[in-house]
Amino acid sequence: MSHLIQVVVHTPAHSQVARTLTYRSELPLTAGTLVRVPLGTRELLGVVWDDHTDRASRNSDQGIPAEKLRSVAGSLSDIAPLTIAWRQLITFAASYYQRSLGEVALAALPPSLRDLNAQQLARRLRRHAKAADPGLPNDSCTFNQLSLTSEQTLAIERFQREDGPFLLFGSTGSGKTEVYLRCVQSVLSSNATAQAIVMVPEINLTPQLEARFIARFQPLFGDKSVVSLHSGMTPAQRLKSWLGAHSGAARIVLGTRMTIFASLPDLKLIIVDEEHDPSYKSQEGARYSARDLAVYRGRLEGAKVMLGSATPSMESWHHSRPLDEGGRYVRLLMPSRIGATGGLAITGGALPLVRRVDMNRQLKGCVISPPLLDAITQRVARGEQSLVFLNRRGYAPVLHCTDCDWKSQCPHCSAYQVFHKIDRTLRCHHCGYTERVPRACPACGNPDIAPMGRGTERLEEHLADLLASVRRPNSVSALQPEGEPTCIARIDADSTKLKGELQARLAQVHSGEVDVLVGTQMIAKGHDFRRITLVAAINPDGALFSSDFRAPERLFGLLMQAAGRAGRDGDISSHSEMWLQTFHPKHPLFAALKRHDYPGFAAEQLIERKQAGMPPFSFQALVRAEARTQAVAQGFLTAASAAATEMRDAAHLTQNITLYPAVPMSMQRVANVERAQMLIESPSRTALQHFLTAWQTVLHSTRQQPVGQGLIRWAMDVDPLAI
DNA sequence: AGCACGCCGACT
DNA sequence: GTCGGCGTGCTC
Repeated sequence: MSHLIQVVVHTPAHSQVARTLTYRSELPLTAGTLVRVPLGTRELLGVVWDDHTDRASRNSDQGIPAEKLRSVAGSLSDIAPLTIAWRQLITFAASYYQRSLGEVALAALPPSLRDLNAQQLARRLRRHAKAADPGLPNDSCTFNQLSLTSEQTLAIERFQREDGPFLLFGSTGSGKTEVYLRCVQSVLSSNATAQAIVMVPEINLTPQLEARFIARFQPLFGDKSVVSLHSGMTPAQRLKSWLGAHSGAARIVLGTRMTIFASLPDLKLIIVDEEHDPSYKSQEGARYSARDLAVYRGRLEGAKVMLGSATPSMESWHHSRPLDEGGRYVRLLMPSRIGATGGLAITGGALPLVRRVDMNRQLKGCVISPPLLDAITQRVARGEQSLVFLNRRGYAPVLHCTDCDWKSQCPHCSAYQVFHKIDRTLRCHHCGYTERVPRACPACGNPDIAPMGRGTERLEEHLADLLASVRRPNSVSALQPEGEPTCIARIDADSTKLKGELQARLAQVHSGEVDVLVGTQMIAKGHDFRRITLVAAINPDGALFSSDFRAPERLFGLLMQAAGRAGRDGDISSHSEMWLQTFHPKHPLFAALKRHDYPGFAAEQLIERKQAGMPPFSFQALVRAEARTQAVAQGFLTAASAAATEMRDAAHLTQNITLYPAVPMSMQRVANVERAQMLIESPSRTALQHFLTAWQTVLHSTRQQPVGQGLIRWAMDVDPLAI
């Protein structure tokens, strides 16, 4: 007598094997059990799924006679079955983001479980079990709890009193991390098995967060109590952390967006730091939003959820409007910067003064305006640090022939190749195609080809030029009568490619060795710089008139975050400045920034969004198609769009749904592939969901038809961030 | 998604 | 004469 069980495996969202597959098993396996099953010639990891065979309509083994079903090859009985809550989270995510169950479920498990064969895995698990003696709290170490500001105290009290979800709206430097620590502490102390997830947007930010959580919680809960999960870890480390979380040994799981899918048997709190950050939205595979899933998972498992930001997403800000206006989140306010010196927590650290330089009044082609240069020079002379931003890496975005107008167009993409002077290359930042810089114009032979525009490399060079004669005060070790030359460093994706290079550069800044730091937005995020008193955005105008309706929101967040890098120590915050070089000094975005007025900015944005019927007042999905030619990509989308009206129950399903025409993507061609997209919009999230689910079938069948010939791939993006 | 099977070009 | 390109087709 054998049992029939339902199993999900890593199979794509269509074909005949998208749903659960039926296997035979000698033993009755409970849902959530990890199993190895044969599929074709392979043996795959699968998860036993809930049995819906009593619902005849969902029977996935229809048509396959029972004697032809294959048997499970074995179960991973050392690992406890995944909980019903975890399976529900996966089920929801798969259906909401229009992917197969198996794809989402298997992507959520550590890769070693999938890739290792039975013996290798057994060995790993044994080793882990041996090491899994309960790490004892070493209460010898006592930490001195910093005193809290009244704002922090109020936020924590409200967190303890209410259910949430919470939006912690706190300025940079208002002490959000301390609030997270206390909230975690309060939830974990009142329940001996309770667990918490703490998410950050980027891998780079996990080490410093991890250090703070370890310092605070290992003494309380033992040395196995804090684990991390992110894609930078080795498969073995990830397995170890995952098992720690899954077994309940780890009380706190820190990590990037993937952490939202970790298995935690007693999850009681989820914290999403910098919740507005676009990194929480996955951009490949199942395009999920870890922040949105956090809110869903919290409700599902009865865990509290706290989103934190100084510049929340319009979505979260809107959801946290007052209750009587329909708000669903509890807004916790921490507007003041901590002016702490010597560990004394008082509010009153000043936010930097924002200064706008009207570039219309500067000389044409001017890069660093004289007043800004003067301000930087003064800082160097005083031994203070400056941070200069430019969102463009490389030396110059284009190389240009002054004679015949040739430009360094990438042969494979609709983009220019960027000039990198350091290694004399032209590089396409979209497909990676790299060439040596030509000696003369490839089109007309003119030797006079010139860089156009500027990137961080050129800015670094330019600043070195401008500051060549400026001296910084002597350090103790090197005595020179006139002071030392200015030290300029650059941090961007190019200068930090090698492992550990970023940490090394940051250490250089922290030690005070660097006077001026040039970089892209990667230096705006999270890193605590103590002695910086000037932050300058060289050319922030690009996003003001962008076709992307979220561009202003992103720019405001970025500049606010950048401004927050300045003067984090109370004693220097009083003369910290944020400089903006702009051709639109009167723009309301900059005016709001000058007032440090996020609520004012958000209110304006939300009015515009409401009038235009854009998120959060409508819901969107995007279908992207790729093909050798634009005509094929668009043709596929257009045909699928037309076929939507022929669906069963189409009249009902397309009610409240707007299908926009297929258009080329803004980055139309990448690596010789033409890309097109189509926007679907609805004022109702449910209506959009129902439509997408039904339409999915249409898209698949359209691909099988003549119009689908030549299509390379297509993908659905629900709640897309960029359009 | 993998991985097989299957039919046409440049290498030992 | 083989190795290998990636075009269909199948997997409980």
